[in-house]
Amino acid sequence: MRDEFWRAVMAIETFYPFEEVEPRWQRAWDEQGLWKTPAGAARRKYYVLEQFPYPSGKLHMGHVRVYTIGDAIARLRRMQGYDVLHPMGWDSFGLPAENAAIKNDAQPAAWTEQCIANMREQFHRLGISYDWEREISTCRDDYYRWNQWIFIRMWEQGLVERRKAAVNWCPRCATVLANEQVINGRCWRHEDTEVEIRPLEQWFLKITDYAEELLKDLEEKLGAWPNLVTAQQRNWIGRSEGALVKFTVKETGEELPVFTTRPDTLFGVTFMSVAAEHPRVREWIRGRENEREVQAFINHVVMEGRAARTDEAAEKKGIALGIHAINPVNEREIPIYIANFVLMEYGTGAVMAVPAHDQRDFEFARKYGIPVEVVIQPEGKTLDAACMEAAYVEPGVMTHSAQFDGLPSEQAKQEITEWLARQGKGEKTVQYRLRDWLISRQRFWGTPIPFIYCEGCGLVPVPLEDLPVKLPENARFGGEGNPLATVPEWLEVECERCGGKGRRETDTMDTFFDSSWYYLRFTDPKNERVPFDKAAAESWMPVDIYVGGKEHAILHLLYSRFFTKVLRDMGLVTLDEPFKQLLTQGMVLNTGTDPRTGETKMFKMSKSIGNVIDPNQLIAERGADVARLFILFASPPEKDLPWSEQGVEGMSRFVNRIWRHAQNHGEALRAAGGGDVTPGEITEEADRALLRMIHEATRRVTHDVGERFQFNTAISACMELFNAIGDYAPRAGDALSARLWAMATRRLAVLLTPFAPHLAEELWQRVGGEGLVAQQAWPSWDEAALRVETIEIAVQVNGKVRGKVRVAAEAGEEAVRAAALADETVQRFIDGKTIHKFVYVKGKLASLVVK
RNA sequence: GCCGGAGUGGCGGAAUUGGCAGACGCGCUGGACUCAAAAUCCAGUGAGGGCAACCUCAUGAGGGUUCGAGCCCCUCCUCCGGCACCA
Repeated sequence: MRDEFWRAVMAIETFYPFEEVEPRWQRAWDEQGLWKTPAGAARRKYYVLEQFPYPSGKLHMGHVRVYTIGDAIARLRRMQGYDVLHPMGWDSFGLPAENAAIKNDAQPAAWTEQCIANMREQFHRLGISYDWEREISTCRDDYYRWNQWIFIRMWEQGLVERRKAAVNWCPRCATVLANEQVINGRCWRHEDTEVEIRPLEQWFLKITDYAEELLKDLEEKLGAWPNLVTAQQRNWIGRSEGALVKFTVKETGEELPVFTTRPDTLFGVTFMSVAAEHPRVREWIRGRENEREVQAFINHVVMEGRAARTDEAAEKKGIALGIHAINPVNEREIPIYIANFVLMEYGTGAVMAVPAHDQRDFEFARKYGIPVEVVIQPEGKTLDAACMEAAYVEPGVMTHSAQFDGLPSEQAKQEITEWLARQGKGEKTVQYRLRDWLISRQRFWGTPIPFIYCEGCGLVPVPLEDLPVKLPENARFGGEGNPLATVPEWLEVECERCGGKGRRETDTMDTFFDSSWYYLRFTDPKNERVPFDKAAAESWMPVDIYVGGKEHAILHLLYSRFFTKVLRDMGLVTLDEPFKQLLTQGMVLNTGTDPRTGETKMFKMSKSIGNVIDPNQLIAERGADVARLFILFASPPEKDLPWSEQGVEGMSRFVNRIWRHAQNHGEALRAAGGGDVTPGEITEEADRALLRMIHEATRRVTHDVGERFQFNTAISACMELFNAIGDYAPRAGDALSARLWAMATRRLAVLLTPFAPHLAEELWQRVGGEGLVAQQAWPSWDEAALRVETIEIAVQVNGKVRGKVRVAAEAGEEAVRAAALADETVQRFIDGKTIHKFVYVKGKLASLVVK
């Protein structure tokens, strides 16, 4: 009993009671409405946004990392006097809710709302400063009605197309996927599931209309984005310049255009290859003796599937069709083949083949005994087609190319293209790899596509004033097909136009549609008239800093850029790019053992490896501030974060030490009174050093967080300040000394606020700070306090540091030189030598060159 | 193959962008307190040499520019991420 009592006393004294402290300050912030978005328009604005989560019901460490980063920035900016918009919401449509509904025989809406409530509570426990009055959730009809509104407006602008195409189908998701959602031929959500290609009629958004601008603005407007992301987008858009060349099919006389980036090799074309899916093939082989054989080959290629066909080392296979194309530059007849590597989706689905100067064509030609003809010679060498072992793909000098002989090939590209254009046999064109965004999904839990199939008038958009088309609340899950089709009273409607019988579209939108404009909705989240008010959007946009994972480098970030441009062209906003600066944080890793390979090392936290740390447990055991501090301190935000139990432990120690300082000295510090010490008041060297540390830490935290987003070094600066406070011995009876000590402690509280907001409040209060530390103005630093009277200068002799001299801070070059030459160690190295050169870098070092 | 990163102590990482490499933290070693342990506090901690003042080596490898290079240039190696038969 007695032991327990003392243990309890010890615990109170020694350990920071975060369980009591943290909720108390969270309540204080809430009660005072500290995170409400200011309405004023005159001051500087700052929009901090973190990618909103799918509400799985549970935060994981990756979430904690992004949201802590965003919160640190938001808190700093508020204290710096910005009007800060820092909202949060839920990307709440999507498959997990639907799967849960199937499993539990429930409705996805209720399940989702429960998850949201859980997660909101966890955000709260972390002390993240969101304005919850602006919360949005994409699965609520006050949000998704605007998806439908935007979709119909896009339709009116000709940006929506319903068309039949060979599309990606994930059998596990039981829905089609966008191109961007297929990774190496597999579903982005199901690594082990190969995507099938199915010819289906689907809804597309014409993102390709914006390909050029999306590419151009990467260079011109997104300088503050990581290279990694802009490079990936550039790659994905895949612009290539070339020429469209009109070949003719000899047997039918029809025109057969090809796209090539190498018009300079046009005289070396020895065959043509077309895609197995090429629409003309069936016609060409009809009735020919090889019809069956070719058809069998086509079936074989198509059956192989996209993944196998586009695999790196897949064998090049083809079959001659027995018909011919005529080369427009020299009227030569060349055989047409089907080749398995030719894709129907790129270019025209037909390729002019130049084996001498294209590696694929080379391999293909060698395999099928097709001639190889050199038309470009490398500088100073002569290629012999008969003994070539690989295609020559570099530039060179034109040969066997009629009037173009002798030209450099780069120049010939131009001239041949121009010649073709004059002859009406071709033109300059640009091709993109980017394809239109397939946006329809055969799923229930998404935004219904607001269209009606009328027996009389065909496809009819739902009138804007009839929106939203709400999801029914009584769909049956678990059966075949889309649950939307199980609700007849929802499905069957009267056509607005003719009053005839109509049926609703049962496809819903890709959830990436929802997240493509949510950042705009946050600027005006409750608007019932339009998606967002233009003035509201303009007052907050662009997002000043967007924090999120790089896994969305292409998907979400490309779609959002596209939407911004579309909404701009509709006149809803005047803005070219939504996200001014992008901060892509790394993954959270922990040691674990791969159950498959038996390998033990750092892995991304995952259930299958069993190395997950649960944030709830961490917060319960150590408190939110320790979690926040450790995450920010362990590595810079864009790098992966290796979890370390000992690192967390160390951070707990830091927090406890601060707490003990407040406990042990709180009374003395409060008694010392407020009022900052100015450099002019200082007489003691120790005081000057502490004051310098105060200002130095202020400068570093301001710079590291505010400009570099390097939280690890900012926290280091706080630790150094605290170490200095600990080393400082206030002189008994010396008021200035006491005041300085108190100032240092209060400053520490202020500087810690962005990272450890609860601890900072507690410290602030205990050392007699007034009001809430979260509401303090961010301090500036005084250059005068940073100044020192004497400085140590390193003296180099022939590039090596040989001595150190102490000189007055303002000492001129001559004085430093004299001091340097007088140094004993330096003298040893210059003795008997002549000084050739003397360099003085002010305040840093002196360098002597001797011989 | 192409594009983008990164290689610094036993570990995570610093280095104000060409100026004293290793801040801060973890770990480790020694000491204080304790009957003891934990916690806490103090000191030390890149490697090698020296009693010491000091010296030598050291930022993936090799060259270069410079009074001076972790940082700039060239060649190469390794690792991570993305794209990959795109005509």
